[in-house]
Amino acid sequence: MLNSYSSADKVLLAVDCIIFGFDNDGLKILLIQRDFEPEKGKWSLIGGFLKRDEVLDAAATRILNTYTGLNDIYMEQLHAYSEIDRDPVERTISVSYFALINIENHNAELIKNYHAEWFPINDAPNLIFDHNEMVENAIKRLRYKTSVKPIGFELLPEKFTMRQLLELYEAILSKELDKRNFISKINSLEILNKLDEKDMQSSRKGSYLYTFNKEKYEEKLQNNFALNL
Amino acid sequence: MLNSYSSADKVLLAVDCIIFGFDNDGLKILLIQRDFEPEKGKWSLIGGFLKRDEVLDAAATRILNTYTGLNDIYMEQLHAYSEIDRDPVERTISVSYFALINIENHNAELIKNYHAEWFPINDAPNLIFDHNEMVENAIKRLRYKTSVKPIGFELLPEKFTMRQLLELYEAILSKELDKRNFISKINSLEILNKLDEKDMQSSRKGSYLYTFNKEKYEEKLQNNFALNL
DNA sequence: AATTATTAATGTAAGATTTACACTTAATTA
DNA sequence: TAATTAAGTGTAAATCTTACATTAATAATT
Repeated sequence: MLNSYSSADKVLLAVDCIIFGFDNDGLKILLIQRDFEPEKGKWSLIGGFLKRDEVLDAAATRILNTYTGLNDIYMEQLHAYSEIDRDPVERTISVSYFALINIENHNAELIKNYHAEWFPINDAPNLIFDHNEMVENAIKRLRYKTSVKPIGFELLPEKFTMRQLLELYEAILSKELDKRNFISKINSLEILNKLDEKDMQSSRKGSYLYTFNKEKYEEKLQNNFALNL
Repeated sequence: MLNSYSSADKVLLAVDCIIFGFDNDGLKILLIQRDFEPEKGKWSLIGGFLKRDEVLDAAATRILNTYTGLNDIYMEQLHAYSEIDRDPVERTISVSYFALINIENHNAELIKNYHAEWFPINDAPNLIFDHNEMVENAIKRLRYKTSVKPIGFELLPEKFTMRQLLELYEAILSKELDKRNFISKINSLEILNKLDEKDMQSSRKGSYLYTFNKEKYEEKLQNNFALNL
């Protein structure tokens, strides 16, 4: 029995993660300042190499965990980038992943030690290699996914207000949404629990907090809802 | 300056193509009977290995051309598959591509020589490795893409009737569509040219032939139309 | 030559969804 | 207690989607 396809060329496989977060200032991505050549000192996506006995999803998870300390994060494979000289050191094909994290949960110290930093998606530095393109494509995918599955919730804290949810969707879609219409569309999905508790930070009146109801969501998902915002 | 990431592991990168075609019998995929071990004699997607100085898109194009003789074909990268033992011979990561071809144009002899064959998507043999999964995902993507861009035209001959177009969409979406509603939705896109010529094969009355108008399509595409069938 | 058979072509009304829009409420602060 | 601030709420018009049936054109048959 054959044990190698001997004539074929082998290549390096990298994984680069587009990590989205959301806070009061809007939608952000986590970038890292490279501390090795080439392009040392420049900003880059967080990435690493695939190991011999590792599946791509596992590599993405490992890399995310290394730099943020987080586990159980929503991640999705996006695209394989293969331009010949995309990495000047050595032929490297990179598979991009996007991750959605609750910006409050990550390990701030870890990030700092790695010279990583959050940047607003509309005000991020220029990135090395083809990473700008990777980010652009990730934003497109995030927009699309948002209209098909309520993955936006991954970006919010456990308890959130309608306003936060609205602002998140506005940031993702980068357009203004009508408050009343938004609320009734979200409510019609029946995947939120309205709590008896109010958030008093944002206003005098206070606004009700909600949680995301995973069970109801899973139930609904069979029937494939679309969210037309 | 560094010239290798020496500690990282290298892997084989394959490309597998899900090639869709359409004729009077419906939507089909092109499969090949493997003539080498492992799994010799079993059915498989058409694939090959990425070469050292080749971009993934080029590899997909090369592979498609080798087996069908076709050039200038609509292809799109889908997903990277990386299960450790997906190929029992050697660790191989495979990137899947889907292609849409006009089934009448391909080189029938070439296909025959390679022991390739068209199968209806609902009546295809079991495939090697993870190729069944690849096909399933490709069908999902084809369905989605169809609702967003009129890529279905790639599958039709240059001149086609409304009935053919309807049947193509029915095959892709695997549901019945209302003829009158379908026609008015397609017409509202304003991307077809109605010819003065009729196809007399299908009926006594004859049905008008249409061509796809690329310029009008490109024009419209800016405004991102959705086709809700 | 007339009749029959076959598929193509065409429009409308009802129902569903989406959009646009403004006032009242609750609580804090001055 | 008056003023301020953001929260919370409903409806009517417009648009889009759906369901549905008859006539038209031609070839084949008698």
